Amino acid sequence: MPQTSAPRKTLGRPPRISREEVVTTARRIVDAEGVHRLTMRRLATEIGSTPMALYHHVRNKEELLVLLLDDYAARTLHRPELPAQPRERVIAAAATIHEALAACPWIVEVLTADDLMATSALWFVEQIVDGLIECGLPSERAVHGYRAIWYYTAGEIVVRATAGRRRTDDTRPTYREQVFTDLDPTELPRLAQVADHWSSLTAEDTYVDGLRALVDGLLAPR
Amino acid sequence: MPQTSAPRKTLGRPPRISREEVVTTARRIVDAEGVHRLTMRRLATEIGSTPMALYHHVRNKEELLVLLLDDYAARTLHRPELPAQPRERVIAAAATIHEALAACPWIVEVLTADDLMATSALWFVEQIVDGLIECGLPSERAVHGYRAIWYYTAGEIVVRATAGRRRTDDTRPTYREQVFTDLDPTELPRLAQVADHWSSLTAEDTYVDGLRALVDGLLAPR
DNA sequence: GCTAGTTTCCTTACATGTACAAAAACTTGC
DNA sequence: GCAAGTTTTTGTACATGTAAGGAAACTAGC
Repeated sequence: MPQTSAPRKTLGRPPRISREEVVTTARRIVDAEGVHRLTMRRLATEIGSTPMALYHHVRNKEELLVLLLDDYAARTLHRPELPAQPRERVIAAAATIHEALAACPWIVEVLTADDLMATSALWFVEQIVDGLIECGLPSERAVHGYRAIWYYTAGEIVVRATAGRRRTDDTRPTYREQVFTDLDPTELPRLAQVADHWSSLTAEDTYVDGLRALVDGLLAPR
Repeated sequence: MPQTSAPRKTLGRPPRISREEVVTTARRIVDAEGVHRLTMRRLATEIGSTPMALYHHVRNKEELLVLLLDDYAARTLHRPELPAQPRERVIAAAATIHEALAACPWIVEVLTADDLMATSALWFVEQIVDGLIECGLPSERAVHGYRAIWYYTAGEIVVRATAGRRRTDDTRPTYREQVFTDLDPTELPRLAQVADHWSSLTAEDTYVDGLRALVDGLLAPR
């Protein structure tokens, strides 16, 4: 008995699993036990298949993670009320994306995508580009501005997340930390001056401040 | 016969390899054949030892890469003449770091460090923090400013590099690319408007423009 | 029904990072 | 010289992503 009552039209062996099923199951594993528990084998047995079968629905694990990111975005990235003033709209849109991504630690391994091209995130990109244009930028500079915002945003998340991961992995001080403790005040006076507060200063969340500065700078007359 | 003529003072079995030797050999492999050829086994045989012996001199492969990055920085990051004007000095220092890192594609896997704390790079950090302070920022805001610059810089390199890698890996279009080709112009008018030029626009190198905007914004009166 | 073609799936195999435990090569105190 | 302690090295073992090739389950044409 065929899968459906209607006669099949597609050629070849009928699939027993779908890309959607793969992504959904992967999501369940990640949500329940964290991304480090998501292995291709685990996913395969969970889905009642074999590891290599997955590779017919997903190019590789990295693509699977990208799909998970899009899935996550589609579920959690709801369009908020944005300010009418275009500059504030740019900032609010970027901050919303940032907030959603920052709340989702496993994203880091994917964030290095060249853009946030999930369909559900495109609306935010639109808002940012549109806001920049309404503020007077020509469209090419608006696109460049969006990219700068994206670099800044992705960089912030990736840097913070991996720094945190390195810290929890091991308690021994990195030699980098050591480097910072014995500074030569005559050679590097400013750093020596702030050395004591460095770690607390870098622990602060200043994403929005930096974002605001960047947008201000992008919009300032040349 | 002991290693040196002088009597040894250290306890335990004398080491046959050193961290320095590990890093140097790793560098040779990376320089000659690329980072993807650097495996712990390969490195071990090259050095005349066993894989697990390396782990007494290096915490794991990630730390080895960090060490490679510092080594690279120490060799190639020479202090240039910087402009006297503090704002331009900030930009020049950041651009110099960026240039060095961008020329070194394998760096990507490490860049997610929370800072660029190589001893040889600290001078650049000093220049940036000092420039921001000389422009009138209080020291805490200068540190935050440096971090924003670092986020932006690291993000740019990581995003660009992985985007490039994905592209060369496979010729098939990503589904992300597909997403961008069929846009609804009524829903996302700005994106539809620039869709044709998107890839060429994002291919342009606008790092310094964005950096300048960010610094301008950081220094603008609140 | 039979053959060819197509798509999906499974089996096997390999390279890699690294955990774990034991052995090896030392120093120190007796 | 010997026992205890310390550090480095080695051998073995496992989990992981995924390449390669073939088997399985279909449709289309005869």
